[in-house]
Amino acid sequence: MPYIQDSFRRQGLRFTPQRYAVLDYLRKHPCHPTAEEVYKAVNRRDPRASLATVYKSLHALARAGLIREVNLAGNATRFESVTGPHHHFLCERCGRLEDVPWFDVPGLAKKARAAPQAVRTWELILRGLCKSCQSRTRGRANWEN
Amino acid sequence: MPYIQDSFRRQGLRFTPQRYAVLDYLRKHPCHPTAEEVYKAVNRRDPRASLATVYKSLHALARAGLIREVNLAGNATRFESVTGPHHHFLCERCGRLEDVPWFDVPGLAKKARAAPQAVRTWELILRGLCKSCQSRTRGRANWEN
DNA sequence: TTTTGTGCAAAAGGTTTGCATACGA
DNA sequence: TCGTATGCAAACCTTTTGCACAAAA
Repeated sequence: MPYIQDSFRRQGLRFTPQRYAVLDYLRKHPCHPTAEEVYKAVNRRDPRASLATVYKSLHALARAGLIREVNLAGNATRFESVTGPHHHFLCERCGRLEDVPWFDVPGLAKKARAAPQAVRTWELILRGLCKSCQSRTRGRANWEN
Repeated sequence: MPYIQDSFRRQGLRFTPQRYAVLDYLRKHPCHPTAEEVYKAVNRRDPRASLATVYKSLHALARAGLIREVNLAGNATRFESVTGPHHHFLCERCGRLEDVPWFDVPGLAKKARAAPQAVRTWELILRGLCKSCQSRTRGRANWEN
């Protein structure tokens, strides 16, 4: 995959081990980790990597369009390496964020064109109970995984 | 409007001046204020009102279903008094959050029923440039209301 | 060699909490 | 009266910043 380096260069970004580690982690962990989680993993690999740099790397990668940040709950921002358009499901009990395969919303493109705003993208947010929270209707939040 | 008091009681919540002030402010300002903004307004009316109480009131009201919190950008949570289902538009330049009249997504109810998750609600998030940001394509963010 | 990125520690938001006191039901 | 809500200040969590040093291009 020599493409990554090119994506970096195309954006005038330098290709550093830290940035690569962050991107690599996100690509291998599509579970929408927080900055803290990315930091812990990257730091385990290279103990010199700092939290501030992870944050800066995440922003740099987002600017370059290589990753995306998702901000739906009130707590920490979550990150994902973009794999094309998709929707999101947010579990109201445990906070788990899941991808939902993309499907087009019929008529929305037309509506968007007619709107007073210049709509560039759209996304559907579904909320409810995730699979594992459905079984434990009266339990506490489950934070595993 | 004696209904508000009832809504409170029905949820086992006490009807306090602070809570009423918070709800009232949100009803009269549908521009999705932050907790800080609500606090400033409420505190102007009653200088004894504290920020902590505003936060607690916002949560109490949300639990009671009288208001809703919206969390789309990475910054402060925004609040709105629910006026029925609607979608949201978020300006990518100035951060302005606008309501978009509700319209049903055809076929989604069926998709939701077939999903592994128990989908309870859904909402569309549109992103792009708001009206005033379109005119100033090269300007800074505009924060006037 | 010239930028740009990194690491550290400190600061800056935004939000929550503990506890004594006040107050609604 | 009883139990919940308030106000205050301190704590907390997440994210950003300033600056000297390191390392890509």
